[in-house]
Amino acid sequence: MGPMGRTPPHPDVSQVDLQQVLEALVDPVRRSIVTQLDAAGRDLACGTFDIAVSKSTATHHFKVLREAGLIRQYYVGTSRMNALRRAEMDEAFPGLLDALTVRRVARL
Amino acid sequence: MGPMGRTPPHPDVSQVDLQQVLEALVDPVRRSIVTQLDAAGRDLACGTFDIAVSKSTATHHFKVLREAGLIRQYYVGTSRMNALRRAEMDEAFPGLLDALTVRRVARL
DNA sequence: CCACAAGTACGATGGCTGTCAAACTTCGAT
DNA sequence: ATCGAAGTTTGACAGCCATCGTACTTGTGG
Repeated sequence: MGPMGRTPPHPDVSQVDLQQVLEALVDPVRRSIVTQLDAAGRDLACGTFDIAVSKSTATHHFKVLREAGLIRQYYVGTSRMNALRRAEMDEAFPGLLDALTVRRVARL
Repeated sequence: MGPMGRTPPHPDVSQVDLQQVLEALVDPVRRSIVTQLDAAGRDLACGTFDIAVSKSTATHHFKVLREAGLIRQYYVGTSRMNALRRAEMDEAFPGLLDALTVRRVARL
């Protein structure tokens, strides 16, 4: 197979609808992933997130986020990096991530 | 029983968290109800909404919205009126309803 | 009083989905 | 060439929830 064998498919933001984005963000674990990415301000490997689920479950959550157009994934060695597609999401769904990324009060 | 026997309980916005609001708004039928209320700009009876579910299912959806603090319900005769709690929601979750109520204009 | 209209309450059900363990793959380092 | 680290894949399972029909309640108008 070619060198792109491990690069997963990413949807164009225009192919994603609000329903799919909301279904992705309604899960607390996934919303936490997005929040951590946003707070970090840089790409993060799957294993570096603070989430209380098994690895296989984490894989599932990252997949849902990727298919909803919220993150972009790419490999660096054995690590899978995750990038928040902030600008694209902001353009497609203005204000949504702003309203959901908990810049909110001290604690939720 | 007293005259308030048919008045359902309404939570204070401070008692509702983002998770509950999102769970309410992730359902297309419920989001449509909120959108229709927002577009109408006035209170609407349950039966006047354009939703493709049975009456009992509709009752369920209105209950979820009410318990999430999104709408206020009161009786007028046999009709149950629904009011969008826009201002309170905007204060508790700034930008959220703006991002979800499909005012979605064709941006170029 | 009676019939109807508007909702509510109550199961029952079917599908979806978040969860995990186990086995596997891929890459880097020893 | 081997071992471990990092994720993926698969299959199974449990709990939730949107849905419906039926029966019931409440108010209004004739």
